[in-house]
Amino acid sequence: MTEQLAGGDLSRLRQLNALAVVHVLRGREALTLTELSRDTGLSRPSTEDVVQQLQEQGWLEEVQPAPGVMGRPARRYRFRADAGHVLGVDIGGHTIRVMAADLDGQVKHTVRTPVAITAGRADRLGAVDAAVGECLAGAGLSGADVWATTVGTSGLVDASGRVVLSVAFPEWTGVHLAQHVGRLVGGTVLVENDSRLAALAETWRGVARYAQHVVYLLAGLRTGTGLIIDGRLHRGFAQAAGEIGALPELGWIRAQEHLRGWTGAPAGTDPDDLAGYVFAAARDGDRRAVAVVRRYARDLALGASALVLALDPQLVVLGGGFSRSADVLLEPLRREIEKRCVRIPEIVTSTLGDESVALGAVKLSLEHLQEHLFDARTGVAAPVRPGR
Amino acid sequence: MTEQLAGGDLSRLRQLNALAVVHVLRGREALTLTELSRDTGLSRPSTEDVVQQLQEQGWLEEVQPAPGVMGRPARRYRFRADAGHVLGVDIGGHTIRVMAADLDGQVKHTVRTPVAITAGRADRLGAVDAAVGECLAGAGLSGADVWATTVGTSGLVDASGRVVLSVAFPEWTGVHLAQHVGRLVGGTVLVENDSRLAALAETWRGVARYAQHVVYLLAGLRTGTGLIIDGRLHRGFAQAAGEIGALPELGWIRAQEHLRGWTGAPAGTDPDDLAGYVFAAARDGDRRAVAVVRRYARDLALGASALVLALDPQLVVLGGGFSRSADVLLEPLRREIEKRCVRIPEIVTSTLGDESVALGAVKLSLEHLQEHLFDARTGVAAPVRPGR
DNA sequence: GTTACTTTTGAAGGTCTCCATAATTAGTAA
DNA sequence: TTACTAATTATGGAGACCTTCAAAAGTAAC
Repeated sequence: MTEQLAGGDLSRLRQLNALAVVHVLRGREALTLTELSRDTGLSRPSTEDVVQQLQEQGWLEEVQPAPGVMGRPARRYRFRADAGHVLGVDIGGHTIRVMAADLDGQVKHTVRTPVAITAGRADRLGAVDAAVGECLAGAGLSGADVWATTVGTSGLVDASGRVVLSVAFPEWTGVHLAQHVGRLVGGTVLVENDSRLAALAETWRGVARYAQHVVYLLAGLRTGTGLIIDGRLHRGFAQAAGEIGALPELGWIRAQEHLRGWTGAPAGTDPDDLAGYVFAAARDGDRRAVAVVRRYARDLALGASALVLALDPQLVVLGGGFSRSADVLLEPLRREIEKRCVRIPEIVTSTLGDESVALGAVKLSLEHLQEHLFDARTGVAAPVRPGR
Repeated sequence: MTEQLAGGDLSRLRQLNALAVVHVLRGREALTLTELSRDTGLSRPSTEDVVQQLQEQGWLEEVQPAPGVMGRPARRYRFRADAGHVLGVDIGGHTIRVMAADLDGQVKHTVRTPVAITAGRADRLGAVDAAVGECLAGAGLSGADVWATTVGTSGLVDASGRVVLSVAFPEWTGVHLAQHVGRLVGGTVLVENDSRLAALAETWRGVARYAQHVVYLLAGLRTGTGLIIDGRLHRGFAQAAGEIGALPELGWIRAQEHLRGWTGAPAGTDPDDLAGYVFAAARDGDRRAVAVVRRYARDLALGASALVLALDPQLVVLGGGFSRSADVLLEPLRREIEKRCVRIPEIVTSTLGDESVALGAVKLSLEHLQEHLFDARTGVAAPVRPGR
């Protein structure tokens, strides 16, 4: 059933038209009233009315008229993307990354802080606090200027923003991230699984930009997924969607072991770093390494095929740390998926690299604002930080 | 990104308010203007205006005022659900079923025609024609009174309404069902996979009524799925979603064989009827039969677990022919799913029986009309059969 | 049977938002 | 300085909504 509009009085019409103007103007250069009138379908006088109101509210700003044109110079207006800001936080194993962006999604400042993989709960949270503070300062913002924040972390997260289960970092289980980060910034704080955020980033600014149905594979020391269905992030009923790796028959549990068994690396190499040596050897044509990669790809493809068969996505995106070795990994993966699936989706490599989680966090923050600030039900209010 | 409203002039406001009135009135008893005014949030005079317009258009009808109340008797209006009708067609292996329903989804007439499992393409299509004709006649309708029709069939169907691939009936592949049925009725003809329609029916009038995420299992001579995600039927990019049975590792291919191997049935029993004997024997406590059912449940649970882990539904619905034996099948299935999944959804049995596909077809027809007739973008026009 | 009470109906007046059209203004180009 | 161009400003009108109040049509009480 489609979401039903509530109807309403005349002020509602103004709301809708204001929304139309904002929608046309967002993410674009400044426009004249005539252009706005054309793009919104409103008459010129009405457009002027709406624009004036939005300007008084603080959403729009007049900019210098464009010189050198025939006729009377037209006033131009732009959306004040800097009326509010959002934060995206990526809490990874080795790195904490914080991005500040304006309402158009323009990233204003990025902070990248290394953190020991062995760091405990308190140290890691302390590093997050420091990185957030540094990013705010770098962007010239205070915590009160932030309208929404999303935190990405590995593991299962509940709706309240608490880490319910973290396999990679047992000490992480139970951390109430929303509450913790909420001490530092205003507005809502969302917490989301990192694979999902990476998937979201790919649909926003990555290779999946025009796809409505996407399976994102996080291939790295952990294997994870993010599912985009109907253009929206799919979380499931209890935020547990995408955990297909838990099924032993689908190979993701043993996939790593193929790489771990590699003996061609210098003695004393951290098991976590072995993968790089395997991919490098395969790239150089080492037949044993190629075979190992093939076995890894086969197991990765098992789970991926299950997702592809279940969801029939337009696109499969290979991301995560191993996607840097897509030159040797993508082809075997593609072949194995093609063997098993009824309809073969495109299979491509992520281009966003290790910024994808933070970018996805920014995007999720923006989507949250979009729903609460520029929604057809509520219309647009004056630009102030929305409540929690 | 939320679908953006276009804004517009005052007539648009009237559209929205008319829509609000229709929305309040649909599927309910007749209401007075005062009640409508309260439920829509409109003022009394405006409500009266809107109602009068809708009445002139033919959407609303005045009914006798309710007697015996204090004060001046209020006029009452009801939605004219009989302004248009939809059809739901289920083309099964043994049975063709056609339902005619009004705009409220009230089923007006049902026709059930047996057809030989061996019937060829022409015979089967002929039986469909006859059943549709009979159903129309029984409901007192002509083909021109039908505003939308949905046809359910096994196999993969493309967007134009052609059967792309039918494993169960090879002769069925290539049939252009939308075109064929379109000769008999007006309005749009949709064609959809039967498992998906059964799933839709469960969310409409079955056990999944209040769930947004549902995995429907069609367990019978074939094994299939229908996925409801975010309250909507999930088809995938190329209508190929839910084909998880194609992955050998997930057991659905071999699941049937456990039942086929049963030797406790009378000699000469059709292999297709064996299942009933197995379930009956298990019900009577036959230990070999119980073991066979357990093995079948285990393989069914493999594919089901993959779907549950991938999507994290609120609910798993067991439907299809074997759901009649849920008393012996459901518990083993539940146990096997619980072994494998991170979060366990409710697992329940379908209650709609063999009407589910036709009911789902009716529902899909209604949803199609909902989008085209009562949409926030288009508003409500006078009640006439929409074009193709 | 009349009167009082209750609730709906119908009408009037006002406000808001939109539109179309015409007159005015501020630039560029000759 | 004059012509041209295109945006701005002003005016009048229509549609849809609201609030308020008197009239109408019933039931309940006497």
